[in-house]
Amino acid sequence: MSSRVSPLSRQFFSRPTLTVAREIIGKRLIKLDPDGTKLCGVILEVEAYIGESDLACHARAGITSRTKPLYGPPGTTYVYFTYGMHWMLNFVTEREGFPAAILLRALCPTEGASIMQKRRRQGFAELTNGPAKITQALGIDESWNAYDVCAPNARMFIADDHANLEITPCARPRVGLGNTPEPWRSLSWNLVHNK
DNA sequence: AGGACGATTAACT
DNA sequence: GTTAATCGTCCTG
Repeated sequence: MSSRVSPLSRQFFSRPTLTVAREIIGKRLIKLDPDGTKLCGVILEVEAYIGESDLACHARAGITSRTKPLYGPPGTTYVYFTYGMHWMLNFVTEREGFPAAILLRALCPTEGASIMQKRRRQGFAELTNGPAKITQALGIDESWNAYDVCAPNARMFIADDHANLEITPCARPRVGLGNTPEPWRSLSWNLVHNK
């Protein structure tokens, strides 16, 4: 019998958002679909959104029907719709009641790339190198909102199987915040796996 | 009730 | 570098 890789713990997500963001780089996102297909990719780029005081964070408007998952337990997904056509995937961090999350911005596909390619109709390099490309390639939409990725039998989770000690992500300002006031616009809360 | 805008992407010039 | 696509959310009145 093959044993299932265990999901990253809720404790992992419960720490400060920038710590979670740094340490999740290089780990594998796994999605198991009902038909048995397995999609997997190494996380290469994430972005932090931290609290109601962060004017780039959706929680700046407080708790609403949209932002409710941000206030949920760490390890909850926050999947939202934007630009009238794109889905974005986040993982909630810090303590329940404090709205913070990391946005997935880039992956390197390691399993199921052919399935992703059918959905995206692009070459390998362009398959998951953007936040909305990831959700399209993995088939993630509102039905994955407020999903618990720490549940023992979760169908989507981060694999707890890479020590990740040698990776020092590179930090830059977050992407796409053209209208966000300073200082939030320029905070280096985007983390990229260097190399 | 109406309008601006968005944690984007692909397809242009 | 610029722009259309496309619609839910939030802010204004």
